[in-house]
Amino acid sequence: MNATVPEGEATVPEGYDPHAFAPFAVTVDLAVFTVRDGALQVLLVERGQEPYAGRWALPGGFVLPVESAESAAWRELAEETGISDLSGLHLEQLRTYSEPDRDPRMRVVSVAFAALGPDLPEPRGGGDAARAEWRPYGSCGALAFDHDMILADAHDRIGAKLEYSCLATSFLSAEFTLGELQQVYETVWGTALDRPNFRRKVLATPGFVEPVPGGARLTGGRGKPAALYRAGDATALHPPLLRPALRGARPEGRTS
Amino acid sequence: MNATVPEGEATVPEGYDPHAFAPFAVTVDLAVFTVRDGALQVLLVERGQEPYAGRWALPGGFVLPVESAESAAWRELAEETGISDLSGLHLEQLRTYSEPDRDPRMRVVSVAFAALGPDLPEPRGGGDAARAEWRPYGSCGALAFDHDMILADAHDRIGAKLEYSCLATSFLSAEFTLGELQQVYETVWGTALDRPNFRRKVLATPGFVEPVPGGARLTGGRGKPAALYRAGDATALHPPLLRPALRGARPEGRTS
DNA sequence: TCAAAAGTGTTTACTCTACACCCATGG
DNA sequence: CCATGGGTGTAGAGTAAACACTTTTGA
Repeated sequence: MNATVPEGEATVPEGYDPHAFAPFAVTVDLAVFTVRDGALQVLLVERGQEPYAGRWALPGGFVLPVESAESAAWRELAEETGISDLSGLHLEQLRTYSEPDRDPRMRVVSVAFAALGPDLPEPRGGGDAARAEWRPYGSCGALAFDHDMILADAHDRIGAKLEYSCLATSFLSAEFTLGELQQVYETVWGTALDRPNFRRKVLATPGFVEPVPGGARLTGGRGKPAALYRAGDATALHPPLLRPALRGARPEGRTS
Repeated sequence: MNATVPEGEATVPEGYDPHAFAPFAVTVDLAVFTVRDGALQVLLVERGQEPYAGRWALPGGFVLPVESAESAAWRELAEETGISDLSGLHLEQLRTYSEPDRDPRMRVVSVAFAALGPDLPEPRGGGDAARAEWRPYGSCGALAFDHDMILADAHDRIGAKLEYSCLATSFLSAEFTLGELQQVYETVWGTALDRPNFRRKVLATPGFVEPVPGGARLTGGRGKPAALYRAGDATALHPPLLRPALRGARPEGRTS
């Protein structure tokens, strides 16, 4: 980084006083997804101040001087959702948005993250004046700043990662049925999958899921009780679980 | 982002004077790859100043107040390589590195990029005092700052993207043979591929490559003259071209 | 006894792999 | 005429899609 700045040029000078030449604020923005009521939902907050007062936005906040962007993301996530135990949650860096005019007030560079969690509770508002809510993905157009783009990028990334990683289990609680796992795929991708083939594929991938010992089953549903599984220790999916509709034409994500 | 900072908490205050609360410098770091002499090479610069004086580092520099990280990356790329025509070059954001202590002098957040180009000329040093050179990947351990990690992440990403994108043509000049394309895969992945099968796979993917009109062939080699191809208009590869060695066990990249 | 959801089996088509083989050129 | 790299053909294994079918529960 940094000290490779050409010395002979009139760029930013090398120095040790940050306030003299660092007109950047660094923030994190979070696209937090969950599956509730069979729909993909996103955590949004309502802005209480200008600019974009009254508009929905992604949760986020400033990176503090002593923490990394990752730490800031985890901290904000805890604050915004009000959940103390974030252990089952998946958080990953998406990309950084740095257009000079993305915030009308000042130069803000934002590191965006995508997060996934099992059916999370109603957010408690995080001490923030404005509301925080789960909103169905797709029903929340015209977000503040460039958050529409961030949210779309995050959705692209999640959908793509379901194909070749075991990420889907992050949407579910510790024990789940294969039907629930299939619903995650169908919800995120917006396509129907063949149940027998889905089942075979998942079970054929070592380490994707493992049966709960004792042959536990989920009772209470309308049909035959389903066997319960946990997430295995695998992280990647080989071969990948490709989206049926996309065979032959996958759209290129902005980030990846 | 940003304005979702909880008002009641003692975090960074909301305000309009950047210098009052933005102790961040933002830089870009570039992992520039090329294939020369049948080997994967990386552009490195030698640092002339402390810290890490005399050590090799990735090229990069400060993001200026009026430009995005992407613009800064393109600008630095032009400066460091000394090439005026960067049109055939591929540049993509990798991820952002923001550990508080990654630069001993001050708080520096760096947006890392991966770049690929056809056999590029010797760098001219870019007006920088220190040297700039192509170095074989793998023979350049112990870089300055966290650049070892950035370089490894970039290599992981490139290797993974070759599987499911048409990225490989970015390593080649406008017209190339299928043998050269195969060499790119073999060089980056470090594995041998079956020529007949590679050929079929590439030609079976619509838009990956298209023959140069007129049936042009590359003469001068030792064997049969090879047909010339150009990059097509496709951007994704379906189905993917999987690494032979990895079937069944793909390591998880840090970023993706 | 019917609907709904879980779970199994089977057929067919396709794709991938490995390897054998021919072609054109330079030395 | 032989080494070298380009290019084609093909048999068998493996994989995936489609769909018929059985099982077990709640209403």
